[in-house]
This record gives sequence, structure tokens and C-alpha cells, in this order.
Amino acid sequence: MSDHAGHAHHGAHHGHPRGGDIEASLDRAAATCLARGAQLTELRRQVLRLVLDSAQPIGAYALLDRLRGERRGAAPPTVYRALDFLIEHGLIHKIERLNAFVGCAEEPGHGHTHAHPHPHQFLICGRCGSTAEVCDESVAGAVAAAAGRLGFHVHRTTVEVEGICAHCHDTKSTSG
Amino acid sequence: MSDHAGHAHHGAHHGHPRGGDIEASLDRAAATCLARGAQLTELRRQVLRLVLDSAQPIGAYALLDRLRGERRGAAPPTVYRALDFLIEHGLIHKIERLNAFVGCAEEPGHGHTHAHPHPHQFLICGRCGSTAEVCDESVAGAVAAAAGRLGFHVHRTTVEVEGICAHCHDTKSTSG
DNA sequence: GGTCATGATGATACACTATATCAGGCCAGC
DNA sequence: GCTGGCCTGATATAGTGTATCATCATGACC
Repeated sequence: MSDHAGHAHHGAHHGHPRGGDIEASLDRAAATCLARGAQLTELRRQVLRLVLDSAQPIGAYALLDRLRGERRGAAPPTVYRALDFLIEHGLIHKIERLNAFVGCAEEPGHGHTHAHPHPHQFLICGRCGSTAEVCDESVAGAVAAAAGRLGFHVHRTTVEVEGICAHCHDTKSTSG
Repeated sequence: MSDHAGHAHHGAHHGHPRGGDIEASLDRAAATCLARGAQLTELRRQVLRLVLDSAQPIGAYALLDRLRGERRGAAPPTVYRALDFLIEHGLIHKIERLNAFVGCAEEPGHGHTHAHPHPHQFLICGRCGSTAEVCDESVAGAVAAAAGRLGFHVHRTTVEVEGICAHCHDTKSTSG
């Protein structure tokens, strides 16, 4: 079945699970971009930092508010252009159900982009709002098989699961 | 694995694949609602008819335009409230990637609702814009397994696959 | 009949999400 | 210095979805 599955991230219970890690991730992201002939400019780096720094999926306009702390004239296109770039290069994902963005759980440098994404699924907790990105190949395989049966050629797959995370299910109190 | 998979619908190539079928579907939908203590009012029936009548997924504001043909003062809440009801009762689905709505491919009366949905996935052709709803249990099973491994309790699963449908892939011309 | 709660719809305004478009700045290469 | 490409600034607008209050019908209950 699934040879590797499931590393949870963006947990809302732990505040900011990363700290100085983020700067290291940004450096790796910059290197990855460079290797592909693109550049992680200061603006894009700022937006990526804000996304990674968020404990939960964050919306474009929330990003915009925070971005304005460091860039006075920031406007919607400012943040959307940066987001498009980051998605294009596989550094972040968009969660369609939430109209929000999260950092990619896979480290960059694996050659995955928007055109050639790595398989990924999101588990969205309806109680605490946290999300986990899992990378389960059996899910991707089942999707590919079902699509293939109909002669459908898959480009991209969006899998977003809504439910209750283990933490919230264990502690049925108001701790979420 | 997957005991049953794949009935394609909403094909854009065939114009309106159904005709008088729609009225029969509406009647069955009304009966299903009644059996559950809800009512498919004239407004909801009109909106459901418009959704079913659309060859492709249709947006809320496109529905609103058409609805105004039969209901002069229709406003956004008019159509959104009807859509919410129809989704709640499993009569239509929302495709998140498209912000659009399609009729449920499963006939009503199977007891599935928004709270207890039947497994379903969408194949979205990026060339002709058609969508197919498939009901593959192996996909749902893989998702459930992956989630369960992390202790996540699944409520609802959104699977939306973007790619090229068999028809468009066969006829690589501009016929899409 | 009168009253009241419920659910559905009408109607207005607003919030949130995303894009189009044009202008200016920076830099590499000729 | 000019050009072309890329990035950003800035303004306006399009597209999607909700909040809120008023109105109206229905049915329960006294």
C-alpha cells in the first residue's frame, strides 16, 4: 500500500512550531529558485516567511495586512503575485476550501513544481482550524487509477479532508 | 479494491445530455426532501433545475442571472440560500476549484447528505471545461486509511482532479 | 379568532477574494 | 543609451459570498 505517509504540520496547538528554522527554509527556497533560473526576491521572501510563520492556513488579505508592516504601499496584486510565484515553484500550496495558503511540507529541491507537483493531501480540523499536509502515494494512486479507467489524463489533484484532528478528538474540551 | 467506479456526467460535448429527465429528477428530489421533513420549494426547485440543466458546472452569479428570468427580484442571498439547501441535502455538489455547482450524479434517496455524503470525486477537463463525477470507493478508502493513520476523523472529503478528459485527448483539435 | 413560533423569501448593504491594467524601476546585453 | 525582460507600485474593478432586517405564509396552541 502506502510506503510513506503522513507528516503533520501547521499544528495550531503548538503556536509556531518552527522558529529560526524558517530562515533556513527560506535560504533553501532561495537556492532552489536560483537553480531553476528564478529568484526569491525580498518581497517573495517576505511573503513566504509570513506564510511559514503562520500557525494556520492564512488568507491573502491577512497576509496583506501583515505585509504592510514591512512594505507600506502593499496592495492585493503585491501579495497575489508573490503567492502565484510561490505556488508555481511548489513552495506553498493553496487550500481551496479555505481560500488560504500554507507552506509546502516537502522541502524544496525535489523538483516538484506547480506543473509537476508532489502528491499531497490536506487534513483540515473543523474544530481548531489546524491543517496537516500528508503525502500519501496510495491516495494519489487510487485517484490516478480511477481517472485512468475513464481515459482521463491527470495533471493536478486536490484532496482536502475536513474532519477532527487527533488532538481535538482526544481532548474534547475547549482547548482547541 | 474499487467495486464500482466512474459514471461520467455533465459532458460539455453533448449539449444538454438530459431533457425531460430533469423533471423526473426534480420530482424524486422533492420526494426525498419530503421524506426527511424538508421541502423542495418552488425556488429551490427552480435553482436545482437550472443547475441540472447546465451542461457544465455553473457559478452562483450565472445561476442568479438565469433565475432572474423567472424571479424578478432575485438577489445573491436568494440563490445562495437555495444552493446551501441543495448541498445540505446532497442534491448538488460544489466544485471548490471552480466556485461552481453541479448536480449530484447519484440519484437521491440513498440517504446521503452533506453530513453523510457519498464518496465522490470530480474530474475537471482543463480544455473543454467539462466535469465528470466519479464515485470510487478505493479513493475514499485510501483517504480514510491515510487520515486514520494520523488519528484524524474524516467528515467530508473533497477530491478534484484537473487534467484532460478522454474526449479532448483523443481529438487534439479545437473541437473541445 | 388571536397569538406566537418557525421557516422561507424579499431586499439592501456589505465583506471577502481575486484580477486587469498601466506606469515606473532595475538590470543585462548589445 | 537603448532595448527588452522582469519585478514592483498603484489604481480600479470584477467575482464570490454573508450579514441583517423586513415581510409573509404556515401551523401549533390557547
